[in-house]
Amino acid sequence: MTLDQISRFRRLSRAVTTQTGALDSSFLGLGRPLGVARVLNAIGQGKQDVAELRAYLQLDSGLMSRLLRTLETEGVIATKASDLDARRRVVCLTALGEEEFSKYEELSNQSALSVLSRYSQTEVLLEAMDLVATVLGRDQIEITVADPEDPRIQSCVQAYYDEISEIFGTRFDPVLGGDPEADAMRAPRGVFLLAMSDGLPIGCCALKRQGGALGEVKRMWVSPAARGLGLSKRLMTEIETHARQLGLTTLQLDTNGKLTAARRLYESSGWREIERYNDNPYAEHFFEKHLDPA
Amino acid sequence: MTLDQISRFRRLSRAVTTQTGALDSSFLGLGRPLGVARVLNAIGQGKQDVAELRAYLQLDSGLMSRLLRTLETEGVIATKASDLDARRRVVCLTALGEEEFSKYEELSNQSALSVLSRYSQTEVLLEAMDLVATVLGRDQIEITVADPEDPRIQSCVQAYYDEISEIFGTRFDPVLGGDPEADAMRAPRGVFLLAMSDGLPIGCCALKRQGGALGEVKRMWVSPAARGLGLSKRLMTEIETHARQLGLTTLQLDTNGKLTAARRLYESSGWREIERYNDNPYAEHFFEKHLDPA
DNA sequence: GTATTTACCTGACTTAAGTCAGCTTTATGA
DNA sequence: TCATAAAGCTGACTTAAGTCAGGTAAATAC
Repeated sequence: MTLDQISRFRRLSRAVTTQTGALDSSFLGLGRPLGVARVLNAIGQGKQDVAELRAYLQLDSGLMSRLLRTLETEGVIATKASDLDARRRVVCLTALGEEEFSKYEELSNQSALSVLSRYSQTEVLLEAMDLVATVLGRDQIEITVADPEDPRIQSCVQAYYDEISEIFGTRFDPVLGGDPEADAMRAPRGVFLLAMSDGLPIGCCALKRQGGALGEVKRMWVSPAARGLGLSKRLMTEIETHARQLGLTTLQLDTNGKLTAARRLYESSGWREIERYNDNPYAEHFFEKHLDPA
Repeated sequence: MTLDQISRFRRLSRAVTTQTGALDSSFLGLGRPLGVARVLNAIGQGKQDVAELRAYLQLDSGLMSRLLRTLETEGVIATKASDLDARRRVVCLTALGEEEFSKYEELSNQSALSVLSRYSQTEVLLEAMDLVATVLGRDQIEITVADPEDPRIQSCVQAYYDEISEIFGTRFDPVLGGDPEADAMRAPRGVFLLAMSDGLPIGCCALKRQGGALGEVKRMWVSPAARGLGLSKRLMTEIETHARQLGLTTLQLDTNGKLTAARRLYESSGWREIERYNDNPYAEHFFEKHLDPA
């Protein structure tokens, strides 16, 4: 390779600024200055609180106020005082505003499609984009508690099954693998953690109480796009915090010899290998960790 | 996957605009407004002609003039009338300008490094970035004639050898594969084409005269980052043009059964399979194409 | 040689964006 | 209860960016 790493990185910046610079200026096509358009779009994307908007767009309080006034007199947004704190204001789109917002959405979609459509290996490209976006947005990764039946959790779990099936060469059967029923992985019996990076589900991890002070960690999965960012470690740490809150003192988990990265993680974070404790045919290694009560 | 293709694409735009927006505003740290800084950087990157600068930065003639005046009074650039056309002006950095420019370079490198350094699978990330940048900059791909010993050609050829070695599971031996010596692939006996995308070598293709009006196509390679963009077809078309200019009427090439994409390309673009014409142990299929003289 | 075009420059202007001090209203803590 | 802080608004300002109509000098066309 004749280009060094930094040059390759900066090559991406150039490509995207050229491209998204065009995207930004396409926003001018609807007659609003960019600042006003940005505010309208942020509101359309669900930001409601004025303070939240200001932080997100990094705008001065006075400027923000004026931009909101512009949109208000145009009739695309409506503001009212917050119920909880009458000093704060909440903003929402009017019917007209929804309409205007959808025009911007359409523009963005068009420009995305125009790039995607002229490239034949779409999935390869999208996976590369997922990876780049996730690494760049690394600081925005959010871990939250979600319901086991949340579609975002489901998509992670499905990806987990697919991956295991691929590694083992046979269809992974979740029942054989000891799939805990959903109830076991939501409060009060357990918890299911979901990691999101700007709308994309990139990882999950579940905890179920086994009885008494014993818990089991299940469904630990991190998307290929998010590997190498220390996400599994973060998920593990959070799961342990939840375990302590549930009053658990011992955690167990099983894993396979082929998942070497996972095993290294467990070994380096206080888990020790123990005897087989279940009859999961996919598992070859069993680990245990004692938790200090909070 | 809960996100559709367009959302995944737009996720990248957001990530990079946030990131490179930060990059842009980091340029403000040196005290110059962004417009002036952009002009300085474009000059540092080798743009010399005022008209070229204006087209590249998409600036109005008057505004451009004023920005240049600002930089000139600051002492970082010098302008003079062009030797060929005294109406035109050429710009260059002064010693002070070089110094200032290198500060911006340093800033860009720092911000690139700060992202790269906190991610463990650097090569995977860079390959994803190569792909994304190449697809976005698809319209900027340039095919030029290069010397067989040009380091950019060498890096392509090395990648070609590595890939073939991987596919065949053994070390590919270029001598067994009938590597034509460099002289055979430069004028007047042949040609070596190089495809570049914003500084990154992404493909090559060589032509050597076999004697009389017979030529052979060798070293056709396209980087994984550029597959699916129709680059191999473009390379093939250009090689045929060069072949005609060299007075060749028949082209031959050999390929392996494992390179199915290559074979499909040949079959769909006027090549027909022929008998083995050499003793290259890596080759299993042989093709020929007759050219209509120009 | 003269008319036209081209490349760049200058001055006068508009708009967008951002800053800052001070204001009102509401919440909060001693 | 009263001082203080917080959230948002308004007015006055600055700077950056961009537009446009001329203007000059050089090149090119007729």
